[in-house]
Amino acid sequence: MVLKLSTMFMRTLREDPVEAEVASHRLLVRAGYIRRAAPGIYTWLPLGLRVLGKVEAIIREEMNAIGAQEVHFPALLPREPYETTGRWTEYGEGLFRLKDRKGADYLLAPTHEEMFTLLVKDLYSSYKDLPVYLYQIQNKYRDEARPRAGLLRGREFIMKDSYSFNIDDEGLDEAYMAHRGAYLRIFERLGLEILPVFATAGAMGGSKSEEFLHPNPIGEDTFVRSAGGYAANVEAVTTVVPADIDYTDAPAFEVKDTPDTPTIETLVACANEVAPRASGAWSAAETLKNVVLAAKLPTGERQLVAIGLPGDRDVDLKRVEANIAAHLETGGDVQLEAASEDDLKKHPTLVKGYIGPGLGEGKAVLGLESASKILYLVDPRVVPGSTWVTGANESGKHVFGLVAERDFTWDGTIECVEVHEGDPAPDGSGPLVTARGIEMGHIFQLGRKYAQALDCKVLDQNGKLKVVTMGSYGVGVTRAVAALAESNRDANGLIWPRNVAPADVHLVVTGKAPELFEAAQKIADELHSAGIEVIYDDRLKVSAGVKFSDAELIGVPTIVVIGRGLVDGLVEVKDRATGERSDVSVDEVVAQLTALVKG
RNA sequence: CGGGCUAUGGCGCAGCUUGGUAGCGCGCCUGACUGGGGGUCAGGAGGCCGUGGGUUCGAAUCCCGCUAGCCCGACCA
Repeated sequence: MVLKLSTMFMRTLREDPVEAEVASHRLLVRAGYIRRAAPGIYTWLPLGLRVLGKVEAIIREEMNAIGAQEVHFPALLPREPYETTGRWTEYGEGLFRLKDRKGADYLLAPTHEEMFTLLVKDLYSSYKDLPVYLYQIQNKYRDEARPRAGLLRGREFIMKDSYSFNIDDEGLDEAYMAHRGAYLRIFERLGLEILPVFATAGAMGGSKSEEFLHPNPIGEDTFVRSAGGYAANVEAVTTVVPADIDYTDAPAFEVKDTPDTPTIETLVACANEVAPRASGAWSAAETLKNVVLAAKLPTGERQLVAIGLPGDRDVDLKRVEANIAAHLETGGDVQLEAASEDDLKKHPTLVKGYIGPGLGEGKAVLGLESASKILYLVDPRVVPGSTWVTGANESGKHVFGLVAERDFTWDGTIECVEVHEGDPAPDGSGPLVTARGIEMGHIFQLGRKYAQALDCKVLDQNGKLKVVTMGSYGVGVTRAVAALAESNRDANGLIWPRNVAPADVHLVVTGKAPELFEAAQKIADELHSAGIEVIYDDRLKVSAGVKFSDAELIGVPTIVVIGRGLVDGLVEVKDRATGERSDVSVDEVVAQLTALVKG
């Protein structure tokens, strides 16, 4: 069907909608693709729906190509499965909850791990049934505290989520790699630049995880990359660990008075006064800062954790949260915050501003060996033999020349400090630079967490029940439309890549002579017969300027103008992206456009 | 959840300081002209000024409460 603008249900806006800050949001509203229905919730107009459909079609094709099968779950789900996995409460306020007339609890699904797991448990019971990959393209609901940027972070959004079910870890690896490949092909076909970055599996408890980021300054994810090709989410960056240092000849430590030095800045200034040295001024990097955090455990308890790090760095709470589970007996999902005054009061050995690991053997104040039994984790830069200026656990005093391992010990190392530009990449591929990205997809190996919780087991070759292992893989579909709009536009409007454009050709007729409209209609019909999708601006009393502006705003890749050249048998073909235009004979235009679109 | 801002025809805004019968641009309708870059002229339709209370002879305007929205931050497979 030829889409006629005279009757298409849409309206372009001359002015920017005031609520839209980011370009993709502004343009999608202005060009008549979407309308806001409520904060973070959008209505799709015919034009938008066409783009959305094309994105979905590409995703379907690539998912089907790796043998995944499409299913469709309800978005409205009962409480029970989410209660079983603990997510009914864990999800907190982010979950849309509602009650039916009997008072039973329901939710609008934020994601569907539970339902997929239960479905496989329901239908399958043997290792012979595996592997199986299932997916759906479906609405998700999350009551975001602050939806933003139009489609980029909505409260209702469309996600393609798939799940793999395997009998063993080798199978899971295979499923993971199959999805990884499919994702790279999907984004390639969408025309979206994508960088797979290492991510933390975090509380999901898997062994491997990657995010597919679309580099863009409005993105909400910070990642780092090196010239040599390393890329990782900041939470997943690993520190380049210096070699251990031989400390057999290191001088003994010395406690010095450093009055009024509760901060690293004041300490460094004071050190240069009370302990000047020939080899140069003291720097913050030589001090050992000890930060006390409070961890809220899954059990509800509050446990103090001390983190030792070079004084020129700050703690990155997200990185600590991502890495701390391994150091806690309880494991699991942990939330961290700075320790309160009350927390510190319970441990009189900790003197705020002058906290140190302790002065030599038997005098530890941090770590499980200490009197206060506070878990003490250090940044990987704190290697055996490294020498530090740090708190002496006494107000107004610091210790100089405290040697790691000789004078103090710790319970473990943890990635905990903010990653700085210029830090070396862990694979030696050069210094890191930070950048922002939009998370377009995320794949991870879930392992057995959900299968275990929901008792999804099959019989193995030996007739024994075995918990299946799972992977989970998501693509943000509505977000992909937003990212495409964000990255394909100019001052005049959108510029869709051909694969996702709402049509192949935007036909504009200028003037008012009936012959012009007849010729345009004929070309539109012929293009349509040739399998080319056409938007035809057949509006009678609309000026040429308005039609040109609308065509550029809507952003179909090829614009054809039928107007004053027709008397010479010519029409104009314009490339939306480059602005290049050429006159083409009326008789050849259909063939030429067919070659352009299909070729 | 903290901070900032806003709420007046479909959209974008002015009016509020200093209270007195609601205005502009765009869009929409009618007609004429125009017809390759958001054109011109004339005529028109459309508003409980977010909501509740207060002050006042009189409130879009002043005072108090509430609600909603936007932006920044916190949070967010």
